[in-house]
Amino acid sequence: MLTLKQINENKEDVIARLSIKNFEGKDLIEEVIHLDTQRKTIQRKLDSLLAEQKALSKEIGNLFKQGKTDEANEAKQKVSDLKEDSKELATEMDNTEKSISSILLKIPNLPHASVPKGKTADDNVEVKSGGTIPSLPEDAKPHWELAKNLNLIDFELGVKITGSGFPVYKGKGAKLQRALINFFLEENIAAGYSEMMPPLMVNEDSAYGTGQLPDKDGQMYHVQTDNFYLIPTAEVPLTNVFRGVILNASDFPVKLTGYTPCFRREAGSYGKDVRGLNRLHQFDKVEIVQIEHPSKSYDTLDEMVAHVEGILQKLELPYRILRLCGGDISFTSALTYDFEVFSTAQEKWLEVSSVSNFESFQANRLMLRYREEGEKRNQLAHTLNGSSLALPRILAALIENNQDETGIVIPKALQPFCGFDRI
RNA sequence: GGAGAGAUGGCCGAGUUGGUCGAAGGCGCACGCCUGGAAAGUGUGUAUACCUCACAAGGGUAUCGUGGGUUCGAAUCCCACUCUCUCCGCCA
Repeated sequence: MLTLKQINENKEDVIARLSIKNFEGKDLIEEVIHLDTQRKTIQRKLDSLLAEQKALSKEIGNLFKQGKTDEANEAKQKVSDLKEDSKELATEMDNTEKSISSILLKIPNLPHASVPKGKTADDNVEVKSGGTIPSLPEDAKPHWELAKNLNLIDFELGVKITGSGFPVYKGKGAKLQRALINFFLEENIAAGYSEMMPPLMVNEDSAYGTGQLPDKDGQMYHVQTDNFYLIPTAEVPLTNVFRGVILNASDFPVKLTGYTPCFRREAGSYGKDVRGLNRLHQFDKVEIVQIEHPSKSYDTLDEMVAHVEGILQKLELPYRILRLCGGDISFTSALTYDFEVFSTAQEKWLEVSSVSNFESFQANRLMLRYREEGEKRNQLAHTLNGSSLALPRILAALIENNQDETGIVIPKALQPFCGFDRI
Protein backbone atom coordinates (compact mmCIF):
# COMPACT_ATOMS: atom_id res chain seq x y z
CA MET A 1 0.00 0.00 0.00
CA LEU A 2 0.97 3.59 -0.39
CA THR A 3 2.52 5.37 2.56
CA LEU A 4 0.82 8.32 4.21
CA LYS A 5 3.97 10.26 3.56
CA GLN A 6 3.63 9.70 -0.20
CA ILE A 7 0.04 10.83 -0.06
CA ASN A 8 0.56 13.81 2.22
CA GLU A 9 3.48 15.19 0.31
CA ASN A 10 2.23 14.72 -3.25
CA LYS A 11 -1.51 14.81 -3.02
CA GLU A 12 -2.27 16.23 -6.46
CA ASP A 13 0.29 14.06 -8.18
CA VAL A 14 -1.06 10.95 -6.46
CA ILE A 15 -4.60 11.70 -7.63
CA ALA A 16 -3.43 12.39 -11.16
CA ARG A 17 -1.41 9.21 -11.38
CA LEU A 18 -4.19 7.07 -9.95
CA SER A 19 -6.42 8.31 -12.75
CA ILE A 20 -4.01 6.68 -15.22
CA LYS A 21 -5.11 3.43 -13.60
CA ASN A 22 -8.68 4.58 -14.08
CA PHE A 23 -8.99 4.93 -10.34
CA GLU A 24 -10.95 7.93 -9.12
CA GLY A 25 -9.09 8.56 -5.90
CA LYS A 26 -9.76 12.19 -5.02
CA ASP A 27 -12.33 11.53 -2.29
CA LEU A 28 -10.41 8.72 -0.67
CA ILE A 29 -7.20 10.72 -0.70
CA GLU A 30 -8.87 13.74 0.85
CA GLU A 31 -10.44 11.55 3.47
CA VAL A 32 -7.29 9.72 4.41
CA ILE A 33 -5.36 12.98 4.74
CA HIS A 34 -8.09 14.34 6.95
CA LEU A 35 -8.12 11.22 9.10
CA ASP A 36 -4.36 11.32 9.40
CA THR A 37 -4.45 14.89 10.68
CA GLN A 38 -7.10 13.83 13.13
CA ARG A 39 -4.99 10.90 14.22
CA LYS A 40 -2.04 13.14 14.97
CA THR A 41 -4.15 15.45 17.09
CA ILE A 42 -5.53 12.52 19.03
CA GLN A 43 -2.12 11.02 19.55
CA ARG A 44 -0.73 14.29 20.89
CA LYS A 45 -3.52 14.49 23.46
CA LEU A 46 -3.35 10.83 24.32
CA ASP A 47 0.41 10.79 24.73
CA SER A 48 0.41 13.70 27.13
CA LEU A 49 -2.39 12.15 29.16
CA LEU A 50 -0.50 8.88 29.37
CA ALA A 51 2.68 10.69 30.30
CA GLU A 52 0.87 12.36 33.19
CA GLN A 53 -0.56 9.06 34.38
CA LYS A 54 2.79 7.41 34.20
CA ALA A 55 4.48 10.12 36.22
CA LEU A 56 1.77 10.06 38.86
CA SER A 57 1.87 6.32 39.17
CA LYS A 58 5.58 6.43 39.85
CA GLU A 59 4.96 9.12 42.41
CA ILE A 60 2.39 6.93 44.12
CA GLY A 61 4.97 4.22 44.60
CA ASN A 62 7.29 6.70 46.29
CA LEU A 63 4.55 8.13 48.47
CA PHE A 64 3.63 4.69 49.74
CA LYS A 65 7.24 3.97 50.56
CA GLN A 66 7.44 7.16 52.55
CA GLY A 67 4.23 6.23 54.30
CA LYS A 68 2.32 9.21 52.94
CA THR A 69 -0.83 7.18 52.44
CA ASP A 70 -3.26 10.04 52.21
CA GLU A 71 -1.37 11.81 49.48
CA ALA A 72 -1.00 8.53 47.63
CA ASN A 73 -4.69 7.81 47.72
CA GLU A 74 -5.39 11.30 46.49
CA ALA A 75 -3.07 10.72 43.54
CA LYS A 76 -4.72 7.37 42.88
CA GLN A 77 -8.04 9.05 42.41
CA LYS A 78 -6.50 11.55 40.06
CA VAL A 79 -4.99 8.85 37.88
CA SER A 80 -8.31 7.01 37.79
CA ASP A 81 -9.94 10.13 36.45
CA LEU A 82 -7.24 10.65 33.85
CA LYS A 83 -7.63 7.06 32.84
CA GLU A 84 -11.27 7.59 31.93
CA ASP A 85 -10.25 10.28 29.47
CA SER A 86 -7.37 8.35 27.99
CA LYS A 87 -9.53 5.28 27.47
CA GLU A 88 -11.90 7.29 25.36
CA LEU A 89 -9.06 8.78 23.36
CA ALA A 90 -7.47 5.38 22.89
CA THR A 91 -10.67 4.04 21.38
CA GLU A 92 -10.90 7.05 19.12
CA MET A 93 -7.29 6.58 18.10
CA ASP A 94 -7.88 2.94 17.36
CA ASN A 95 -10.92 3.62 15.23
CA THR A 96 -9.15 6.34 13.29
CA GLU A 97 -6.20 4.09 12.60
CA LYS A 98 -8.48 1.34 11.41
CA SER A 99 -10.28 3.72 9.07
CA ILE A 100 -6.98 4.92 7.68
CA SER A 101 -5.65 1.49 6.95
CA SER A 102 -8.90 0.27 5.43
CA ILE A 103 -8.73 3.20 3.01
CA LEU A 104 -5.08 2.65 2.26
CA LEU A 105 -5.81 -0.97 1.41
CA LYS A 106 -8.27 0.18 -1.25
CA ILE A 107 -5.88 2.49 -3.04
CA PRO A 108 -3.84 0.85 -5.80
CA ASN A 109 -0.17 1.47 -6.43
CA LEU A 110 0.81 4.53 -8.42
CA PRO A 111 1.68 3.75 -12.02
CA HIS A 112 5.13 4.66 -13.28
CA ALA A 113 5.36 7.67 -15.59
CA SER A 114 5.85 5.40 -18.61
CA VAL A 115 2.59 3.51 -18.11
CA PRO A 116 0.37 4.25 -21.11
CA LYS A 117 -3.20 5.40 -20.65
CA GLY A 118 -5.84 2.89 -21.58
CA LYS A 119 -8.77 0.80 -20.46
CA THR A 120 -8.24 -2.71 -21.76
CA ALA A 121 -5.60 -5.12 -22.96
CA ASP A 122 -6.03 -3.62 -26.45
CA ASP A 123 -4.39 -0.46 -25.19
CA ASN A 124 -1.20 -2.19 -24.10
CA VAL A 125 1.85 -1.03 -26.02
CA GLU A 126 4.08 -3.49 -27.82
CA VAL A 127 7.66 -2.56 -27.06
CA LYS A 128 9.47 -5.38 -28.76
CA SER A 129 8.99 -8.65 -30.57
CA GLY A 130 11.22 -11.49 -31.68
CA GLY A 131 11.34 -14.98 -33.11
CA THR A 132 9.61 -16.18 -36.23
CA ILE A 133 6.03 -17.32 -36.54
CA PRO A 134 6.26 -20.66 -38.35
CA SER A 135 4.08 -21.58 -41.31
CA LEU A 136 2.34 -24.76 -40.35
CA PRO A 137 0.90 -27.46 -42.57
CA GLU A 138 -2.76 -27.19 -43.62
CA ASP A 139 -3.92 -29.73 -41.07
CA ALA A 140 -2.03 -28.21 -38.11
CA LYS A 141 -3.67 -29.00 -34.81
CA PRO A 142 -4.18 -27.06 -31.61
CA HIS A 143 -2.20 -28.26 -28.61
CA TRP A 144 -5.08 -30.06 -26.91
CA GLU A 145 -5.45 -32.34 -29.92
CA LEU A 146 -1.73 -32.87 -30.23
CA ALA A 147 -1.45 -33.57 -26.51
CA LYS A 148 -4.20 -36.14 -26.76
CA ASN A 149 -2.99 -37.83 -29.94
CA LEU A 150 0.57 -38.10 -28.68
CA ASN A 151 -0.58 -39.13 -25.20
CA LEU A 152 1.14 -36.22 -23.44
CA ILE A 153 -1.72 -34.85 -21.39
CA ASP A 154 -4.97 -36.41 -20.20
CA PHE A 155 -7.48 -33.70 -19.45
CA GLU A 156 -10.40 -36.07 -18.84
CA LEU A 157 -8.44 -38.02 -16.28
CA GLY A 158 -7.76 -34.80 -14.40
CA VAL A 159 -11.48 -34.07 -14.40
CA LYS A 160 -12.13 -37.48 -12.92
CA ILE A 161 -9.53 -37.11 -10.20
CA THR A 162 -10.18 -33.49 -9.31
CA GLY A 163 -12.06 -31.35 -11.82
CA SER A 164 -11.56 -29.25 -14.92
CA GLY A 165 -8.38 -27.26 -15.01
CA PHE A 166 -6.32 -29.97 -13.37
CA PRO A 167 -4.58 -31.81 -16.22
CA VAL A 168 -2.63 -35.03 -15.87
CA TYR A 169 0.71 -35.04 -17.69
CA LYS A 170 1.83 -38.44 -18.89
CA GLY A 171 4.95 -40.05 -20.28
CA LYS A 172 6.92 -37.68 -22.46
CA GLY A 173 4.46 -34.93 -21.56
CA ALA A 174 5.40 -35.27 -17.92
CA LYS A 175 9.07 -35.44 -18.73
CA LEU A 176 8.80 -32.35 -20.89
CA GLN A 177 7.32 -30.54 -17.89
CA ARG A 178 10.25 -31.53 -15.74
CA ALA A 179 12.66 -30.55 -18.48
CA LEU A 180 11.13 -27.10 -18.78
CA ILE A 181 11.21 -26.59 -15.02
CA ASN A 182 14.87 -27.57 -14.85
CA PHE A 183 15.77 -25.52 -17.90
CA PHE A 184 14.17 -22.41 -16.44
CA LEU A 185 15.71 -22.91 -13.02
CA GLU A 186 19.17 -23.43 -14.47
CA GLU A 187 18.85 -20.31 -16.60
CA ASN A 188 17.81 -18.30 -13.56
CA ILE A 189 20.55 -19.72 -11.36
CA ALA A 190 23.10 -18.92 -14.05
CA ALA A 191 21.84 -15.33 -13.96
CA GLY A 192 22.60 -15.10 -10.24
CA TYR A 193 19.30 -16.11 -8.67
CA SER A 194 19.35 -18.40 -5.62
CA GLU A 195 16.94 -21.27 -5.72
CA MET A 196 14.38 -21.76 -3.00
CA MET A 197 11.64 -24.35 -2.57
CA PRO A 198 8.99 -22.64 -0.49
CA PRO A 199 5.77 -23.93 1.07
CA LEU A 200 2.78 -24.15 -1.24
CA MET A 201 0.40 -22.89 1.40
CA VAL A 202 0.74 -19.59 3.22
CA ASN A 203 -0.88 -18.00 6.22
CA GLU A 204 -3.05 -14.92 6.22
CA ASP A 205 -0.22 -12.53 7.05
CA SER A 206 1.70 -13.63 3.99
CA ALA A 207 -1.34 -13.28 1.74
CA TYR A 208 -1.74 -9.71 2.99
CA GLY A 209 1.95 -9.04 2.72
CA THR A 210 2.12 -9.33 -1.04
CA GLY A 211 -1.31 -7.85 -1.58
CA GLN A 212 -3.35 -10.93 -2.56
CA LEU A 213 -5.58 -10.09 0.37
CA PRO A 214 -7.89 -8.35 0.62
CA ASP A 215 -7.83 -7.49 -3.07
CA LYS A 216 -7.96 -10.98 -4.56
CA ASP A 217 -9.86 -12.86 -1.92
CA GLY A 218 -11.88 -15.49 -3.76
CA GLN A 219 -9.20 -16.05 -6.38
CA MET A 220 -7.21 -18.17 -3.98
CA TYR A 221 -8.05 -21.62 -2.67
CA HIS A 222 -8.60 -21.29 1.04
CA VAL A 223 -7.97 -24.17 3.43
CA GLN A 224 -10.45 -23.09 6.03
CA THR A 225 -9.69 -25.57 8.79
CA ASP A 226 -6.20 -24.16 9.17
CA ASN A 227 -6.76 -20.77 7.58
CA PHE A 228 -4.09 -21.34 4.94
CA TYR A 229 -4.15 -20.20 1.33
CA LEU A 230 -2.82 -22.23 -1.58
CA ILE A 231 -0.33 -20.02 -3.32
CA PRO A 232 -1.46 -18.47 -6.62
CA THR A 233 2.20 -17.81 -7.45
CA ALA A 234 5.60 -18.37 -5.85
CA GLU A 235 5.80 -14.60 -5.54
CA VAL A 236 3.81 -14.91 -2.32
CA PRO A 237 6.10 -17.20 -0.30
CA LEU A 238 9.31 -15.91 -1.91
CA THR A 239 8.59 -12.26 -1.25
CA ASN A 240 7.30 -13.00 2.25
CA VAL A 241 10.71 -14.39 3.09
CA PHE A 242 11.48 -10.72 3.69
CA ARG A 243 8.41 -9.76 5.67
CA GLY A 244 9.54 -7.64 8.62
CA VAL A 245 13.17 -7.78 7.55
CA ILE A 246 15.63 -4.88 7.66
CA LEU A 247 18.39 -5.32 5.11
CA ASN A 248 21.63 -3.43 4.73
CA ALA A 249 21.97 -1.37 1.58
CA SER A 250 24.96 -3.55 0.75
CA ASP A 251 22.73 -6.65 0.62
CA PHE A 252 21.15 -5.51 -2.65
CA PRO A 253 20.25 -6.94 -5.00
CA VAL A 254 18.60 -9.94 -3.41
CA LYS A 255 17.72 -12.42 -6.16
CA LEU A 256 15.56 -15.49 -5.62
CA THR A 257 14.07 -18.06 -7.93
CA GLY A 258 11.75 -20.92 -7.20
CA TYR A 259 9.64 -23.52 -8.90
CA THR A 260 6.17 -24.14 -7.52
CA PRO A 261 2.82 -25.32 -8.68
CA CYS A 262 0.32 -22.44 -8.62
CA PHE A 263 -3.34 -22.66 -7.69
CA ARG A 264 -5.99 -20.29 -8.94
CA ARG A 265 -9.73 -20.55 -8.69
CA GLU A 266 -10.27 -18.48 -11.82
CA ALA A 267 -13.89 -17.95 -10.95
CA GLY A 268 -15.87 -16.67 -13.89
CA SER A 269 -13.61 -17.92 -16.66
CA TYR A 270 -15.18 -19.92 -19.45
CA GLY A 271 -15.22 -20.77 -23.15
CA LYS A 272 -12.25 -20.90 -25.47
CA ASP A 273 -10.05 -19.03 -23.01
CA VAL A 274 -9.96 -22.09 -20.80
CA ARG A 275 -9.56 -24.62 -23.57
CA GLY A 276 -6.67 -27.04 -23.14
CA LEU A 277 -3.75 -25.45 -21.35
CA ASN A 278 -4.86 -21.88 -21.84
CA ARG A 279 -6.16 -21.40 -18.33
CA LEU A 280 -5.80 -23.88 -15.49
CA HIS A 281 -6.57 -24.15 -11.80
CA GLN A 282 -3.23 -25.79 -11.14
CA PHE A 283 -0.17 -25.06 -13.21
CA ASP A 284 3.59 -25.01 -12.85
CA LYS A 285 5.67 -21.88 -12.85
CA VAL A 286 9.21 -20.81 -12.14
CA GLU A 287 9.35 -17.40 -10.58
CA ILE A 288 12.06 -14.79 -10.12
CA VAL A 289 12.00 -12.23 -7.32
CA GLN A 290 14.32 -9.35 -6.58
CA ILE A 291 14.59 -6.98 -3.65
CA GLU A 292 16.34 -3.85 -4.76
CA HIS A 293 17.47 -0.39 -3.75
CA PRO A 294 14.88 2.21 -4.85
CA SER A 295 17.42 4.01 -6.99
CA LYS A 296 18.12 0.87 -9.01
CA SER A 297 14.80 -0.89 -9.27
CA TYR A 298 13.99 0.23 -12.82
CA ASP A 299 17.37 -0.85 -14.13
CA THR A 300 16.68 -4.14 -12.43
CA LEU A 301 13.28 -4.37 -14.08
CA ASP A 302 14.95 -3.94 -17.48
CA GLU A 303 17.49 -6.58 -16.57
CA MET A 304 14.73 -9.01 -15.62
CA VAL A 305 12.89 -8.36 -18.87
CA ALA A 306 16.06 -8.99 -20.85
CA HIS A 307 16.64 -12.19 -18.90
CA VAL A 308 13.17 -13.59 -19.64
CA GLU A 309 13.52 -12.56 -23.27
CA GLY A 310 16.77 -14.51 -23.47
CA ILE A 311 15.01 -17.67 -22.33
CA LEU A 312 12.27 -17.31 -24.92
CA GLN A 313 14.91 -16.84 -27.59
CA LYS A 314 16.63 -20.05 -26.53
CA LEU A 315 13.30 -21.82 -26.84
CA GLU A 316 12.98 -20.34 -30.36
CA LEU A 317 9.44 -19.17 -29.74
CA PRO A 318 7.86 -16.15 -31.44
CA TYR A 319 7.23 -13.60 -28.72
CA ARG A 320 6.32 -10.02 -28.07
CA ILE A 321 6.74 -7.77 -25.06
CA LEU A 322 3.97 -5.44 -23.98
CA ARG A 323 4.00 -2.54 -21.62
CA LEU A 324 0.70 -2.78 -19.80
CA CYS A 325 -1.61 0.19 -19.90
CA GLY A 326 -3.21 1.78 -16.84
CA GLY A 327 -6.37 -0.27 -17.20
CA ASP A 328 -4.63 -3.63 -17.50
CA ILE A 329 -1.84 -3.26 -14.96
CA SER A 330 -2.40 -4.94 -11.59
CA PHE A 331 -3.48 -3.26 -8.37
CA THR A 332 -0.07 -3.65 -6.78
CA SER A 333 2.24 -2.91 -9.70
CA ALA A 334 3.87 0.34 -10.77
CA LEU A 335 5.09 -0.92 -14.12
CA THR A 336 4.51 -4.28 -15.76
CA TYR A 337 5.81 -5.91 -18.91
CA ASP A 338 3.90 -8.90 -20.20
CA PHE A 339 5.47 -11.51 -22.41
CA GLU A 340 3.31 -13.32 -24.91
CA VAL A 341 4.18 -16.18 -27.23
CA PHE A 342 2.33 -16.83 -30.43
CA SER A 343 0.31 -19.99 -30.56
CA THR A 344 0.23 -20.57 -34.27
CA ALA A 345 -2.46 -23.20 -34.47
CA GLN A 346 -4.81 -21.15 -32.30
CA GLU A 347 -3.63 -17.99 -34.02
CA LYS A 348 -3.41 -16.05 -30.84
CA TRP A 349 -0.96 -14.62 -28.38
CA LEU A 350 -0.69 -16.31 -24.99
CA GLU A 351 0.65 -14.57 -21.90
CA VAL A 352 3.55 -16.52 -20.45
CA SER A 353 5.20 -14.03 -18.17
CA SER A 354 4.52 -10.85 -16.32
CA VAL A 355 7.44 -8.88 -14.97
CA SER A 356 6.69 -6.07 -12.55
CA ASN A 357 8.20 -3.45 -10.32
CA PHE A 358 6.10 -2.87 -7.23
CA GLU A 359 8.37 -0.13 -5.93
CA SER A 360 7.65 0.21 -2.19
CA PHE A 361 3.99 -0.83 -2.41
CA GLN A 362 4.51 -4.39 -1.24
CA ALA A 363 7.44 -3.44 0.98
CA ASN A 364 5.25 -1.08 2.95
CA ARG A 365 2.83 -3.82 3.84
CA LEU A 366 5.63 -6.30 4.37
CA MET A 367 7.61 -3.83 6.48
CA LEU A 368 10.58 -4.72 4.30
CA ARG A 369 13.16 -2.03 4.85
CA TYR A 370 16.84 -1.35 4.45
CA ARG A 371 19.42 0.67 6.29
CA GLU A 372 21.61 3.02 4.35
CA GLU A 373 25.23 3.11 5.49
CA GLY A 374 25.56 5.91 8.03
CA GLU A 375 21.87 6.82 7.97
CA LYS A 376 19.70 6.35 10.98
CA ARG A 377 16.31 6.18 9.39
CA ASN A 378 15.21 2.98 7.67
CA GLN A 379 13.75 3.15 4.16
CA LEU A 380 11.35 0.88 2.32
CA ALA A 381 12.98 -1.40 -0.23
CA HIS A 382 11.61 -2.05 -3.70
CA THR A 383 10.29 -5.45 -4.71
CA LEU A 384 10.11 -6.90 -8.20
CA ASN A 385 9.06 -10.20 -9.62
CA GLY A 386 8.39 -12.03 -12.82
CA SER A 387 7.57 -15.39 -14.24
CA SER A 388 10.54 -17.11 -15.70
CA LEU A 389 8.47 -18.81 -16.89
CA ALA A 390 4.91 -20.16 -16.65
CA LEU A 391 4.77 -23.64 -18.11
CA PRO A 392 1.40 -24.48 -19.63
CA ARG A 393 1.24 -21.86 -22.35
CA ILE A 394 4.90 -22.31 -23.17
CA LEU A 395 4.13 -25.97 -23.61
CA ALA A 396 1.07 -25.15 -25.70
CA ALA A 397 3.00 -22.86 -28.05
CA LEU A 398 5.93 -25.23 -28.12
CA ILE A 399 4.03 -28.25 -29.33
CA GLU A 400 1.81 -26.31 -31.70
CA ASN A 401 4.61 -24.36 -33.36
CA ASN A 402 6.99 -27.30 -33.59
CA GLN A 403 4.58 -29.89 -34.98
CA ASP A 404 5.33 -31.66 -38.23
CA GLU A 405 3.80 -34.62 -40.10
CA THR A 406 4.80 -37.21 -37.55
CA GLY A 407 5.19 -35.42 -34.25
CA ILE A 408 6.89 -32.58 -32.43
CA VAL A 409 10.43 -31.30 -32.67
CA ILE A 410 12.07 -30.38 -29.36
CA PRO A 411 14.11 -27.16 -29.42
CA LYS A 412 17.86 -27.66 -29.05
CA ALA A 413 18.16 -25.86 -25.73
CA LEU A 414 15.68 -28.24 -24.15
CA GLN A 415 17.05 -31.52 -25.49
CA PRO A 416 19.70 -32.03 -22.80
CA PHE A 417 17.00 -31.63 -20.19
CA CYS A 418 14.49 -34.09 -21.63
CA GLY A 419 16.78 -36.60 -23.22
CA PHE A 420 14.90 -36.82 -26.52
CA ASP A 421 14.83 -34.57 -29.58
CA ARG A 422 11.32 -35.27 -30.81
CA ILE A 423 8.03 -36.69 -29.75
C1' G B 1 -3.96 -36.71 18.99
C1' G B 2 -2.33 -37.18 24.72
C1' A B 3 1.08 -35.22 28.76
C1' G B 4 4.55 -31.58 30.22
C1' A B 5 7.85 -27.19 29.59
C1' G B 6 8.52 -22.61 27.45
C1' A B 7 8.06 -17.84 24.35
C1' U B 8 12.38 -11.31 26.90
C1' G B 9 16.39 -6.65 22.53
C1' G B 10 20.99 -9.13 16.38
C1' C B 11 22.17 -13.73 19.47
C1' C B 12 22.61 -15.96 24.53
C1' G B 13 20.43 -14.88 29.01
C1' A B 14 18.73 -12.41 34.07
C1' G B 15 14.33 -10.56 35.88
C1' U B 16 7.93 -13.85 37.56
C1' U B 17 6.85 -12.05 46.64
C1' G B 18 3.66 -6.29 40.68
C1' G B 19 6.57 0.04 41.21
C1' U B 20 12.30 4.22 39.39
C1' C B 21 12.66 -2.23 33.79
C1' G B 22 12.86 -0.59 27.17
C1' A B 23 14.66 -4.03 30.51
C1' A B 24 21.12 -6.59 34.37
C1' G B 25 25.09 -9.44 32.38
C1' G B 26 27.58 -11.77 28.32
C1' C B 27 28.44 -12.34 23.01
C1' G B 28 28.29 -9.90 18.51
C1' C B 29 28.63 -5.25 15.96
C1' A B 30 30.34 0.22 15.44
C1' C B 31 33.62 4.03 16.86
C1' G B 32 37.82 5.62 20.02
C1' C B 33 42.19 4.64 23.23
C1' C B 34 46.26 1.36 23.60
C1' U B 35 49.88 -1.09 19.58
C1' G B 36 54.99 -0.64 14.58
C1' G B 37 50.50 -3.67 13.03
C1' A B 38 47.17 -7.18 15.13
C1' A B 39 45.32 -9.93 19.34
C1' A B 40 44.45 -9.02 24.33
C1' G B 41 43.00 -4.96 27.34
C1' U B 42 40.06 -0.57 27.88
C1' G B 43 36.17 3.46 27.02
C1' U B 44 31.68 4.85 24.59
C1' G B 45 27.67 3.50 21.75
C1' U B 46 24.38 -0.26 19.70
C1' A B 47 15.74 -2.14 18.93
C1' U B 48 11.23 -0.66 16.17
C1' A B 49 7.01 2.43 15.10
C1' C B 50 4.43 6.81 15.86
C1' C B 51 3.93 12.07 17.92
C1' U B 52 6.62 16.89 18.65
C1' C B 53 10.36 18.65 15.28
C1' A B 54 13.84 20.64 10.23
C1' C B 55 13.00 12.77 8.08
C1' A B 56 18.86 17.38 13.25
C1' A B 57 19.47 17.49 18.50
C1' G B 58 16.30 16.98 22.49
C1' G B 59 11.56 15.42 24.42
C1' G B 60 6.95 12.21 24.56
C1' U B 61 4.03 7.51 23.77
C1' A B 62 3.71 2.34 22.65
C1' U B 63 6.05 -2.44 22.19
C1' C B 64 9.29 -8.28 26.88
C1' G B 65 4.79 -14.29 21.33
C1' U B 66 -0.58 -12.13 20.00
C1' G B 67 -5.22 -10.22 21.93
C1' G B 68 -8.02 -8.99 26.19
C1' G B 69 -8.51 -8.30 31.74
C1' U B 70 -7.16 -6.94 37.07
C1' U B 71 -4.45 -2.58 39.28
C1' C B 72 -2.90 4.10 40.74
C1' G B 73 1.06 1.02 38.40
C1' A B 74 2.40 -5.52 34.87
C1' A B 75 7.92 -8.48 31.38
C1' U B 76 6.07 -9.92 36.31
C1' C B 77 -1.01 -11.63 38.34
C1' C B 78 -5.69 -13.65 35.46
C1' C B 79 -8.16 -15.40 30.71
C1' A B 80 -8.06 -16.76 25.50
C1' C B 81 -5.24 -17.71 21.24
C1' U B 82 -0.70 -18.73 18.36
C1' C B 83 3.94 -20.83 18.07
C1' U B 84 8.35 -23.68 19.83
C1' C B 85 10.62 -27.72 22.54
C1' U B 86 10.51 -32.70 25.24
C1' C B 87 8.07 -37.47 26.02
C1' C B 88 4.14 -40.88 24.28
C1' G B 89 0.98 -42.22 20.09
C1' C B 90 0.47 -42.16 14.69
C1' C B 91 3.07 -41.79 10.14
C1' A B 92 5.64 -40.65 4.16
